[in-house]
Amino acid sequence: MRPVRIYDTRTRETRRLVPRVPPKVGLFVCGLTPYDDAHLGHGKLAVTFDVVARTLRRFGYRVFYVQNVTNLDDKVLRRAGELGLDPLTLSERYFRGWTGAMERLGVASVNYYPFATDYVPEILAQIQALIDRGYAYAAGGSVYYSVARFAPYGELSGQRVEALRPGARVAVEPEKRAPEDFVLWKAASPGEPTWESPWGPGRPGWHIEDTAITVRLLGARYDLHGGATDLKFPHHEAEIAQAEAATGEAPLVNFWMHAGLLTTQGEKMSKSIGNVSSLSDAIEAWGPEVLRFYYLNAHYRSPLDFDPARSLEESREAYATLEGAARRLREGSQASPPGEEGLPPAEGRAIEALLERLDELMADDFRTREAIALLFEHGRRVSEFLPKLPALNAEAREALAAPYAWALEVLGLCPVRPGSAEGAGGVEAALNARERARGRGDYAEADRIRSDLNEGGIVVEDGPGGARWRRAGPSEP
RNA sequence: GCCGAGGUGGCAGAAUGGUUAAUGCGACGGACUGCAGAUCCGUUUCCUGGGGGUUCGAUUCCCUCCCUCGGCUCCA
Repeated sequence: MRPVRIYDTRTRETRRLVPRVPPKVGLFVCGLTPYDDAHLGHGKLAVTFDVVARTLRRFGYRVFYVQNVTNLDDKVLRRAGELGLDPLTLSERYFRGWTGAMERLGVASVNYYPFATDYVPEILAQIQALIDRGYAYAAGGSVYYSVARFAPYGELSGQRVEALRPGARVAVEPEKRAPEDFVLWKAASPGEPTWESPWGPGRPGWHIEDTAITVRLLGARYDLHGGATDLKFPHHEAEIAQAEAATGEAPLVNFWMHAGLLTTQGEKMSKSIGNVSSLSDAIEAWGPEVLRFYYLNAHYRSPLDFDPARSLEESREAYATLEGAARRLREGSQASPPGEEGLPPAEGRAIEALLERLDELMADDFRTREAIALLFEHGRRVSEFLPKLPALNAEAREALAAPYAWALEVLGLCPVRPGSAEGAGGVEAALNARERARGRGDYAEADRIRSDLNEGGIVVEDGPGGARWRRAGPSEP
């Protein structure tokens, strides 16, 4: 296991990850409430922790990555009411949409998506434990957490309860003993799915599901908790209060990792604001790698401002440069059998050093932007060797390709796409016809053939070795 | 009001107590091309919010102010 340093929000320091049970690492990421389509902000979070999991696995950690699904809450209920659907059917449908988008985005690192409503027994037990220990009280068929009873409350976010502004966003429930208390169990309302409980029929509060699930799946203490910064308070604060009070063990997690928000025109991208861009649409229009590149082109903790008019346009251009070098290397290697020459020793060493540096960057709180910068620099090396490629032996070719294999494994960029042979004969024939037209100076005909190919999604690039072609990416004109 | 995160070139966005502050996009010039594109080379010399302080040296550390965003118990 390579040592990895991670920034922890709670202690506000970057320190080495020491798994509680090496080489296992428990990773929990919250924030999936399937009541509508995923947007670009969700994509950023998903790619962030996908890369965290990929990196740790590369370094020899056995990551168990859990992402919970809040399949029943106020928003699900409201939306279901609007659409006239059963709430659990609605959330199931949007969850499928979510996993479909994740699959296309290349996010395959999540081991398990537990549904909140499958953990009602655990939730009831945890609430009971909190009541027994004096941290919670029943009132009017609901159960509330008594924040005043938990001394470390506010440690994660730096908030002092006295300084809060009650009712800033959410109306204060009159049954609460104190405005900062939060609901663990919600008394049943007509028409809602409900479960029996010692306090009457009802359903789980939002915060409790996470800790009921994590205590069950990851233990009373675990390694990494991820989420976006907007959940730091109150949600993550509540998780600490619940779990540590219920189990008597602390700290709940060793590292609180908070990803910067995706904003757009200076505002958080959010359904309530209504400024969302659909994740699925963006994947469709730009391709998954352009999106991943966009997200990873900044540090995960930084806020990222999405400009619909240019952000992905710019990422597409940049990614095309990065991926183009990888592709030309691959195609060039396929086009000629390996030769006899090795790489100059200095170059071989430089690539070794590059690979080591890439791992070092990731091991230092996941510095993806700098890793990408190094991959661009490697692209220039590849360009330099491209003309000499036919003479290079297999080992040299592999060394040149190694950084791209790294990029694929860790960042999910520069995948090897098997060149589709389908229709290739027709393209070759068209290119030959175009060459003949060019040969006799009939440029009108040559350009017509080229634009026909463009229409068919084939990009023609004339180079020193003659015309080459490739299939256009999803968003290339 | 309080808590948190930010403010770096035309734009996006890294990093660092110390020679020219990455990388990319864009722009411009050149090579190659019938043209375009791709690629390569070069240029884009005075870019670190304001003001103090510590230091031989601050963009980095400290104080203060301004601005933006997030949160304040349903928001990834």
